[in-house]
Amino acid sequence: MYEINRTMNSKHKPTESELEILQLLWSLGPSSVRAVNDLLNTKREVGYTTTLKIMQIMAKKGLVVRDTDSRTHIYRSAIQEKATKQGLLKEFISNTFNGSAKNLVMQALGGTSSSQEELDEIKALIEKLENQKKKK
Amino acid sequence: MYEINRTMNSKHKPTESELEILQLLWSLGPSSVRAVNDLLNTKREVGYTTTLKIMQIMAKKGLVVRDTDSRTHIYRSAIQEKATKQGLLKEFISNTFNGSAKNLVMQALGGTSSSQEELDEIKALIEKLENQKKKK
DNA sequence: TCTTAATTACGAATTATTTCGTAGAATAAT
DNA sequence: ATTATTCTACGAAATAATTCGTAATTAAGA
Repeated sequence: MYEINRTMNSKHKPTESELEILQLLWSLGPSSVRAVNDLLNTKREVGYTTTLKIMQIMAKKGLVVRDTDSRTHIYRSAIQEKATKQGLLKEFISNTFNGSAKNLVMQALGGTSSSQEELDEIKALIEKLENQKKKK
Repeated sequence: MYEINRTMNSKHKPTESELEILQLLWSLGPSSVRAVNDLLNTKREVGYTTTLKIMQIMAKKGLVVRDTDSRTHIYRSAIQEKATKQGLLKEFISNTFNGSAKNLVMQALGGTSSSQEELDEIKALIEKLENQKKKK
């Protein structure tokens, strides 16, 4: 049996707890509530039924989909990691940095210490973007 | 008369509404509730007493400080724009990008369109960071 | 089999945030 | 001087998010 994906309009922005669970599902792949809860508990204490409840809510919202064939239901993310993060990022930039991605990037680079390798990756991306601009 | 700044431990992270108001105070400077509410209402509808209440709560939390000399109280931010944004950014990176500033930056650059001038600014900052590294 | 453990469903308490109405005081307008 | 407007204070409703307890069911273990 399969429970279907309801309307996943971008209307349903994940809450903090939901995002925490999504991150785990993205890295673990399809998982039981037990597996998610165990992993959560390596970071902070959360009751099993709390995690269960949140995942049930997420299913209703369409953030996850679950396989109910066996007694132990298996959940997986129903939304794309990259697109979701992009959406959250856009909102964050809008709320916190006046909509300016540049300001965010400057603050992020200035405020945290990145390795030379990371800086190189970023430089490479910038070059790529510049080349795209030229072509246009 | 002056109301004093209580403990502004970083314990009090501003909520979304509070951040919205802080942004206005940072750009307007010290302002009355009326001024803040008027500006808020150019974006979305908010009742006057709603804004008042939130600003009163912010004062209690120590996010703003107010001058109550005249009947119309004047509020100003009690926390630094840059440090506050840095804190929010750090938390966001931790929640959404696994703590990796690089991932955030890559996503921000890739997902939004920056002008050549903006890219130049970012490149300049990276260079500066690289020079600092060399000196060390 | 029979007892124990694990799981889902679900209601409800708790906590946080936002929103607004009303009262009372101060000021401004007529 | 009287009325109307503007402001603060404050309680409380509305909404959202989190947390947990309990009951019912299924599966596993003795």
